[in-house]
Amino acid sequence: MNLPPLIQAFVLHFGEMGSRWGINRTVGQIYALLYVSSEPLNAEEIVERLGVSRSNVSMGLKELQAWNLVRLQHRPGDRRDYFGTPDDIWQIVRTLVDERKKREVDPTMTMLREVLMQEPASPEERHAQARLREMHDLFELLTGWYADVQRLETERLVQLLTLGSKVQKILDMKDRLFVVPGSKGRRGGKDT
Amino acid sequence: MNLPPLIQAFVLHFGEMGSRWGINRTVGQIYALLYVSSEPLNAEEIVERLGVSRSNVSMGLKELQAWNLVRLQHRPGDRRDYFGTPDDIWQIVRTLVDERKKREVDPTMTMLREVLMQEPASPEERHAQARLREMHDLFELLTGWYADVQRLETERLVQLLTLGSKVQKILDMKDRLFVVPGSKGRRGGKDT
DNA sequence: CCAATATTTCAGAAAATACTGAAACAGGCG
DNA sequence: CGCCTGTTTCAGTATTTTCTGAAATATTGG
Repeated sequence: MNLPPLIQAFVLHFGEMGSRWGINRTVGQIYALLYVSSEPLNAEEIVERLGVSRSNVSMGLKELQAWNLVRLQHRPGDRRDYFGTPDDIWQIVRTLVDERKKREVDPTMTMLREVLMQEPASPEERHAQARLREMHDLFELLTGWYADVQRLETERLVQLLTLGSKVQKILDMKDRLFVVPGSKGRRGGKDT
Repeated sequence: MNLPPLIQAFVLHFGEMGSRWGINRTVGQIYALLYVSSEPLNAEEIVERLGVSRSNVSMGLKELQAWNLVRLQHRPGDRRDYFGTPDDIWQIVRTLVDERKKREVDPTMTMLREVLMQEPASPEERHAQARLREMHDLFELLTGWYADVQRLETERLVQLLTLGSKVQKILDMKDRLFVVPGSKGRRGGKDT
């Protein structure tokens, strides 16, 4: 591996973390390297810097392309592919979450729905279904929230995240303002 | 594997998903099984139902205990350990996120801070640091939000998630009500 | 303390995953 | 076309991870 120490530390750590999240080490390292590079890199440059085989880099890049995480560029008079990451880190996060949802959450929801359709053949299965229903509803809530939030412009999203649970206080305030005192507070209904 | 079809489908899927998230298949299967079981199970029962070795189950359970994801119980006149999951699925999610944060996010933040302290020895390193700063700030924002939200009671959290980006509309409304018209809208400052 | 039962540890086997070099493939250009 | 440059594929190898059975280590009741 042939990198300035600071960059190497990051690349190694990121590769390590990747493998804890089911992403192969080399893929993690390639992405870390692209992320910190000021210029897009071609495959050969990645090989030199990481010290892995050409074919390994090729497969890693293919994987990253399948995840929509890299931008491919070309230089005039050079027919090699140059790879970079989106400039906006939020874009990276959004893509990452989208793809993971598509690959893991959506199939899980499908499986849960199928299993919930079946007629339970025993009290044991009945109980299991109740549990799976809870999981299904939780996933639905989370993915619904995510779909909603994903549509926000980044600036607004950052505002929301910065507020954190303080939003709660504002909601309370809204309730106090608009709900008849003494009636049960209601939230989540149709607003506009 | 010796399970009712409905439960087996779930257990297999969950084991598969686990391995995509860096959790070993057997551990995923054990947890899925405990999750849908109405009664806590002892190690031997897990062995029978999943058809894996006793020692594998022992290691899996140890792992799950290290993650704080299982509840250990005892039956009177029986000195075997019985394992179950928390009844509240939200509790499971909270624990899961907490532990992953502790194991993966926190060390990453430490690494990022260390690397950001170093003096860049080249323009290349300077650029890398700027990128790492972006990542650091993003992680800080997300973990700050999470810490905030983690403190909410589940009921309130569900309210918030149900609202999704509609919160945004309420914030706008608040701005219109409380900010002098014509001035620049401000958000995220100290409220209350 | 001993016997009986339950659990954990651990070295080696098995399986899964990642990595490599060589060969095949692609496409642009004279 | 035929060559050059660059990319991908793939079978075999290496590495890592998971799993097992046997032995070691608790723990409890008598």
